[in-house]
Amino acid sequence: MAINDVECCDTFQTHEELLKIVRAKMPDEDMLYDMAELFKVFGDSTRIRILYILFEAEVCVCDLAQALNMTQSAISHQLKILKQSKLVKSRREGKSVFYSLADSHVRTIIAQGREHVEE
Amino acid sequence: MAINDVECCDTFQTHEELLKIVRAKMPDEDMLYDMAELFKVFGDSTRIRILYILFEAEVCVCDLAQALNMTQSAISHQLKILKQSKLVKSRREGKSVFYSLADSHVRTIIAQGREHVEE
DNA sequence: TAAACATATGAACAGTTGTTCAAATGTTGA
DNA sequence: TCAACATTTGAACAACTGTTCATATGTTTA
Repeated sequence: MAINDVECCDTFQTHEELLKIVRAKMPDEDMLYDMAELFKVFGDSTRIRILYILFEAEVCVCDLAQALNMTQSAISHQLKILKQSKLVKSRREGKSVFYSLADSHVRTIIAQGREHVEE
Repeated sequence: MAINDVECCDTFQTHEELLKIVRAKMPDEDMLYDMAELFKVFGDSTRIRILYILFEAEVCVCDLAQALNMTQSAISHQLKILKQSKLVKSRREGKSVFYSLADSHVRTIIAQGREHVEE
């Protein structure tokens, strides 16, 4: 009996195989951490709102603040998080900074999440 | 000038159009909240690990605890969250409870998240 | 029924998160 | 250079989250 076949709920004949598969297919710790960090970014309705606006247009910070009826500071903090995750990019034009989507995965992830919730 | 065209960063000629689009396409508050709640569930590496195991097989709680080297209680708490979000389903067989994926969106969302992080 | 096993649950704790407020930075035009 | 505007940043605070520990619930078998 292999080391990892510790007795557990009387199904331990499958443990060795399971553990083998898990070790082979499980992403490494850094990847798992990065994925969790990414999904945390989607886990806030303010940020989802921002993304929905950016689905339609490239907009400046004060436009976002106004459209979402929130302070410019709160929006700016959230944009920083979205930018750090490389979900949005920014471009300065004079006094204003315009934000837009940086990535096509955003739409897919949001769409799948919405589909799941709608069921 | 429409009520919502408040002056803002000298681009207010586009505000009316933007606000119109946003009102039309933005999901309602409940939907946004539910979507954020769903993504929060993906925003924890323990839960992502659990999902990766369930990609491969239907497993019982103690198998998960063993494969992830965590306490049975911690796993059970996380399974409850995954079940509440309808990402996993469970089936009792004697003393054991077996968990499996409940939904095909899970794979897509995880895959897209991983792709984004890998870039 | 009692003992052993598998799982679920509630309280508690440290750690994290989103907003607000005040202040700093960066940009333009007078 | 100065004033006005747009944005960013840091500290602070309440609210939330994941794990642990102790205990409860559910199931099987002796």
